[in-house]
Amino acid sequence: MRQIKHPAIEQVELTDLMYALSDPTRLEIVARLAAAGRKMTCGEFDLNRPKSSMSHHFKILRSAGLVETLIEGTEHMNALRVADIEQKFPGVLQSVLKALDQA
Amino acid sequence: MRQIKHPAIEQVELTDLMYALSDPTRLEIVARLAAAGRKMTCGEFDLNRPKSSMSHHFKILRSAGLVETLIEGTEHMNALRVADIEQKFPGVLQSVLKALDQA
DNA sequence: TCTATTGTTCGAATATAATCGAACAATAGA
DNA sequence: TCTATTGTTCGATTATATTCGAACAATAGA
Repeated sequence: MRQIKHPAIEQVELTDLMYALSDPTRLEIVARLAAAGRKMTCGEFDLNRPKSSMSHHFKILRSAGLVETLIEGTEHMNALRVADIEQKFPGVLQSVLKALDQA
Repeated sequence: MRQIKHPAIEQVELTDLMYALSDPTRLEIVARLAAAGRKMTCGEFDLNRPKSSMSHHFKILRSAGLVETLIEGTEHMNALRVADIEQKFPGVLQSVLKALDQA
């Protein structure tokens, strides 16, 4: 079963993380993943964007180390790499999620 | 004495903040301001960039609510709006600064 | 093997950002 | 008033990002 490659958390730069989080669509994806607390397929987000656009944003989230995508059958299951990000950038993701919550 | 206008912290969006912090030059400016713990002139940073480029980055830092610029004579004194950002986005700037520290 | 489902990749168009020299503005001080 | 200092603004160039339709790839299930 083919799987997508992800960066090791050590090689993720802070600028990559900030950049990934600077787009409203991607922030929304991150917020929903966090709120759901489970793996979600790309299709589940329903953000009124064509799939090529969604795929683009997921690619950037993956390259920033924020999202891990596991292929299960024809579906791509996406999960936040909460522990990895927390280890590499303690507090950053948590506080961003908190800010998203009350927005 | 003319002064530069800054956004009220309430109207700063999280995406603005993330975007401002996604550029290496701007992160460096923020890191130095935090490390210095005092107001600094644009010229003090000495990042080997023309002043028009530096001015551009400061403009973005200001629009993100991160930096406050006070004009004193011919100098523009820049300070991090630590308290404002902390109030609006608790923990975000602190954790980013911590991540910058050990990088 | 054929088809439907789920995403990715490609390519092109549009939009946004970074960069930097040159001109400009405000002020301090001679 | 003249000059030096400090940044900003302007304008043009180059580089990156976003967007989306269309074509493609992998898999499940009939």
